[in-house]
Amino acid sequence: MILKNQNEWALHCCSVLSWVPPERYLSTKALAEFHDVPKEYLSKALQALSQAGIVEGTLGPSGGYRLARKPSDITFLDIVEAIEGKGSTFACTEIRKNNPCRTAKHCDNKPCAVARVMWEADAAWRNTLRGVRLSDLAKTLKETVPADLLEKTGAWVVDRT
Amino acid sequence: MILKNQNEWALHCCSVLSWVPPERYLSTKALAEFHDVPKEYLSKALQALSQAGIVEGTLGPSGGYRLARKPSDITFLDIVEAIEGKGSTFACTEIRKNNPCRTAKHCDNKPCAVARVMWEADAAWRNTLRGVRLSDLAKTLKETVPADLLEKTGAWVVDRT
DNA sequence: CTTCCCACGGATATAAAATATCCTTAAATT
DNA sequence: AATTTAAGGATATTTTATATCCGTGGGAAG
Repeated sequence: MILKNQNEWALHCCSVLSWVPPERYLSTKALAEFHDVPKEYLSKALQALSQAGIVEGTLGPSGGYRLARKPSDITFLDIVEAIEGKGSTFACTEIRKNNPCRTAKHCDNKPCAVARVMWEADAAWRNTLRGVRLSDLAKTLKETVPADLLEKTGAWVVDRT
Repeated sequence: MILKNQNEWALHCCSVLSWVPPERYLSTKALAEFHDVPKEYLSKALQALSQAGIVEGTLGPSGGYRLARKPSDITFLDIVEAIEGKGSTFACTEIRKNNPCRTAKHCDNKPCAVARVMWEADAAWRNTLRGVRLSDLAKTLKETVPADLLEKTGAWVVDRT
């Protein structure tokens, strides 16, 4: 099991989009060029983000995407679930029902004990992602990325909006 | 991203194997029949568990598998990692290095901030799985599965060893 | 009003991974 | 000697991920 690479793309794109000035947009083309990923495919990820209400797009020249909410209102989970879906990473097929010793009167009032644990782990994963916001990421970047690179990057983005 | 169905199979198989009396074995055939899953493919999962040292197998008639350790010494994580691997569910492709504003002298002393969060979430997932042992599962089953079914199942297993 | 740039979405192609089956080998039991 | 079984290699099938292509229509600018 490995997450789709679109998760990585989407997360980095949202990070970049935090640089976009209010009322302006950054195009898919610019985002694809910035990350050196195929534009058409990246477009699918951005569409998913758009449908999830995380970013909003507009058409025409000077069109593109921008964040639909403040960075402090967007969590990693929002982004990952937009790409990966909200369903659990563990799919219980109710294998326990195949137990040959079961009879018709053995109904299942409780969910499968194995699945419960797996779902709990899934919830722990999601809780961690829910606990980190885009604004937290920006703060971390400010602390770890060289100031000149950060500044140049911001200028690069603004220049393309 | 969805976990392989072999995880479910492996977990349930280990649960069943806790019924096996000392010095005896339960065959792949019996486990496949019990769960109604394809024997040949289940065999691959059991081989993975064997290689991970969670179960041990022996050949010949009356051969099969048994737990290699006490149920209290086997965690959900042990089993899931035997099937799914120990690698993180998030693969960082260092997309940040494609930032066109970067120059040669911009080295990365810190890991990618996005990846760090994703890895943290992965660790939370694993920690939850590490916190549950096969013995805990047995306890839960004792509390939630009808006593007669539990007993019949135990007898079914012992009968096949 | 015309032209161009863009998001959006459908259709399709390709690559990779998961799922599944088949078969051979060698070890243990009877 | 015959049978049962794990182990593991090879291969086939199905599903998912990755990627590309193209048509539509909205919006900006000349």
